[in-house]
Amino acid sequence: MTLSAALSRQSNDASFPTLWDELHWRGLIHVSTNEDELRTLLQGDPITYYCGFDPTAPSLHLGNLVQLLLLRRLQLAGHKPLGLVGGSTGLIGDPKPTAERTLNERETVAEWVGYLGNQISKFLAFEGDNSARLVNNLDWTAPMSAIDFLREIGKHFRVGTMLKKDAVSARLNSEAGISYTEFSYQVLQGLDFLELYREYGCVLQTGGSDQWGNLTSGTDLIHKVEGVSAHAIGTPLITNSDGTKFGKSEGNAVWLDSSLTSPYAMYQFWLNTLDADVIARLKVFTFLTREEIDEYAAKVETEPFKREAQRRLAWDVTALVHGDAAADAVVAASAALFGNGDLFALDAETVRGATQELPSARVAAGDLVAGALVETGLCSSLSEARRAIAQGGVAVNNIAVSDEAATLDSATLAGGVSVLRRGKKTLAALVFSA
RNA sequence: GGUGGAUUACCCAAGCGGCCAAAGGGAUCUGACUGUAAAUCAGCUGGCUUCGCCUUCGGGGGUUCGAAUCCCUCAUCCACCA
Repeated sequence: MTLSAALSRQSNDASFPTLWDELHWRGLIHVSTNEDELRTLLQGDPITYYCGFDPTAPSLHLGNLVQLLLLRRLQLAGHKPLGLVGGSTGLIGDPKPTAERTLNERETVAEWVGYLGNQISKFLAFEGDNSARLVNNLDWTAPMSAIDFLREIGKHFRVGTMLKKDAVSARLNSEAGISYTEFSYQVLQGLDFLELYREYGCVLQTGGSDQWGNLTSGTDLIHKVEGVSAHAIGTPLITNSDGTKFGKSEGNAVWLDSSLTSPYAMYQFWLNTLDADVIARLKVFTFLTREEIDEYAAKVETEPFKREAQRRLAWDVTALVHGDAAADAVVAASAALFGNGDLFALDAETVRGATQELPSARVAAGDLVAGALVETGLCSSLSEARRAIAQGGVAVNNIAVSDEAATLDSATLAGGVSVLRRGKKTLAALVFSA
């Protein structure tokens, strides 16, 4: 397997005395086991470490990308990553703070395990002395009997300790309560870490800080059973400075799978990063050096309207996830669609390239504009579409539509396509059939 | 096992027989300003064949001319008692 362009460009910043210092500077460490020991451990001989991803959806999302990039940074420092997909833990479900999860079908979970494995592989190097390895926790939990599990693993867990974990106590204090199934989740994750320690000498687990209880469940178990101090790093929850949730675009998660979130949508998501957040995002989501990021920070201060930091962030992450060519294509599309120029002046090739990136629908002259809004997914119902038009937020080829009963005319852009716009930045392509 | 309380739209939360498609707040969305920002201000926010009609107030059944509001029952959660 050869490295992708994005992967081969990556490196850690040599200006930091240690990797640990760089991780701190990037804001990737929220909690951890003993800091001094970790710093030393990471500077020493290569270690094996892991991070798990549960198949709760057919794709990973931006929150998972933080973990993938942390795995990669550690790999670049010479350590050996294990990417774990939760074939078994995905069948159980870790306790969400608010409510019990609905169990997914076994077949569905198995399918998602495959998708996630493929995605994880794109972000790690599978060559060289410290090549990555994919593991599935179903491989060691499926053969284990309930009796073995309770005798060999369960005996090491005290219920008092388990009840004190935030994830569990939050649920016990909520009206939702918690099932025995989800209560057991931390034991399964602890078992994973122990298994990976025994099989691969894995001594470090990374994860989101909301997983801290599950991470320490593993370090505690290894300490009890093997008498060894294993480590854990919890990354911070990424938050937006305006209080909204990070990683949501129009209420939906931003997925790494291009069929769920298009490269264009991915690029637009990052381009719209707040000034107040963009530097922190560059630190976490790109491999730019401290020096380069400092330069962007200065530009955000002096000429924020140019949004150079946002552009760089958007290109880098889009290229990382979807490849350089896709990133270049969506930059061109964005320039065409948001440029100040007349859309009608664009040549057919440019129009085709730009509109290809957008959600689209097949229409005919005479169709209702409101209907087209629904067809393209820009509005979820005709009522909402009419409302959008009434509010003056809809335009076809940048010509405002003011009548709720307006129909599409045949004046398309070059190439027989029209651009439907809702609000300032939600676009779709209308493909006219003869 | 017993008694009492709760369950309302995306979330929180009023309503307690007609004036309820359901107050208020949050969030989303749209407009103005702008940098495809943020903050701020304003407006919208169940659906549809939209001066009207249809489906919603945990599920099901009933009383009534008429129910989110009353009764029965089931489910879930909370509290106290055993």
